[in-house]
Amino acid sequence: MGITKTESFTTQQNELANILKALAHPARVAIIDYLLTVDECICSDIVNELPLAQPTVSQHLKELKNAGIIKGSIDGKSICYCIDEKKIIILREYLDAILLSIKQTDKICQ
Amino acid sequence: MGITKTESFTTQQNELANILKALAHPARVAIIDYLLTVDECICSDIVNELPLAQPTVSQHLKELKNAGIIKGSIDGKSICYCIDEKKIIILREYLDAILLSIKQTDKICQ
DNA sequence: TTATAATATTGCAATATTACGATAATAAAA
DNA sequence: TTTTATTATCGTAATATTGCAATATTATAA
Repeated sequence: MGITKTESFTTQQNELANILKALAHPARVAIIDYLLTVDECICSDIVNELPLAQPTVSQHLKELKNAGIIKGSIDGKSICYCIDEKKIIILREYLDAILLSIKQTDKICQ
Repeated sequence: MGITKTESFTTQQNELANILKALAHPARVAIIDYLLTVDECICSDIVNELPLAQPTVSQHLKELKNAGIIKGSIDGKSICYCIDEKKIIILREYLDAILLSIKQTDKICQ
């Protein structure tokens, strides 16, 4: 019926999928990339940087924030966003576990 | 208009988003998890393992395969799927780069 | 050849995502 | 208070995703 069967999967599987989904858009990858290039916790010249309208950028930022990948703090009339590494670490640990598990079993499939 | 502006982003950003998108569903995370628990390159008792209909599982497998995250080889009348680590490694390297970059600049934003 | 088993594809309904114009909300500056 | 700058929200159109029944395909087995 088009609705993800969230209840059929484990909490961990859903959490990982949420983190992955938040990052799974080129605009959001671009936002992360941009946040890494600026020395200071820059606000939204992200809008100037990306070829997207302000509401679109705002929506992408909201999704990243909801997923806990970035955090924002109010700074005068602008908002200072930066990456929150916790979820990135969770994701990296998952990938590490996958790679370790593959190494150990060393499948020959194909 | 609802269509992702792929051409507005770099090849790398789009590639990363594609890998992330392929993994960004609890059913597909569950498939990966299952593939890791079976010693051999198991085929599709994935259908028996997951609470999803066979066509749905088949579609998820197709997406994982298209993204290069799993590979499948024909084995009689069944198909043997297993994880292809290349894309996982690309993803981990990206996360490493993010974490390294955060460490270096050490932002105070918050 | 005719089952049978394992996967894939098609078609469709339900829902989610993406993008943006218009507009609202918030807060400093004049 | 009025302006201005920054960000968020609403509404909506276009498109994508999810899930499955029905059916097709493929390949072994009988």
